[in-house]
Amino acid sequence: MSELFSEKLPKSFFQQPTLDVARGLLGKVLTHKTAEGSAAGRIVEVEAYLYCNDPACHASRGKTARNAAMFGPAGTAYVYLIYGMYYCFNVVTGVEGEGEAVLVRALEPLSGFDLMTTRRVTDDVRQLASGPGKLCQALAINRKQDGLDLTNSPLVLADDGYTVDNIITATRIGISVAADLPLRFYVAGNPYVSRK
DNA sequence: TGGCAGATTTTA
DNA sequence: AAAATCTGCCAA
Repeated sequence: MSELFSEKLPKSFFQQPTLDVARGLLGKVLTHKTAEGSAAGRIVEVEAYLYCNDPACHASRGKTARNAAMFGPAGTAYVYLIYGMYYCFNVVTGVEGEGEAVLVRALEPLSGFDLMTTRRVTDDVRQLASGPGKLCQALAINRKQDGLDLTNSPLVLADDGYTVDNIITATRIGISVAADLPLRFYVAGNPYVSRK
């Protein structure tokens, strides 16, 4: 239905200032097409990681093998392994070489429920993608997707016409430095957000 | 319901 | 040793 009018987000979307991309990604649809099939969800929670005065940003300590994708052009995927167990999916934003990004923290499942429940080993829709590690499991995102061009790959972001009316701004989760910065954004009242 | 340990890679 | 996490187990 509305998917008929779904449009892939263009390069120019990602080239906006990072905070605009972060808020703009709320309500957009993330789809991953694999050999097993396709799974998709609507983005309901994100966090911004900035170039200036943000020691929590992985790029702030320079380029390494892990975070190299962050220094690529806006619209690149940055996927890293956290705590030796889970993956986190980011969209690279800002000026190429500076290393800003938006962490996608939660999705409202839209399609590919069978795939997602199998990958997540749960039938609870609320548990499928309501966290950064969970959504990577549900969509089968891992280091193989690191560095992909999100405007030209099986991992796509699209606008299906859905609009978000109320965005809550909060502090980021799971960090101990720059923990007071208001760089987390989520859809008010959405049950798939990782935390209120 | 809330707190904590465990899993395990990357980096400092 | 701590990290942009999640889960299961334990005690109240």
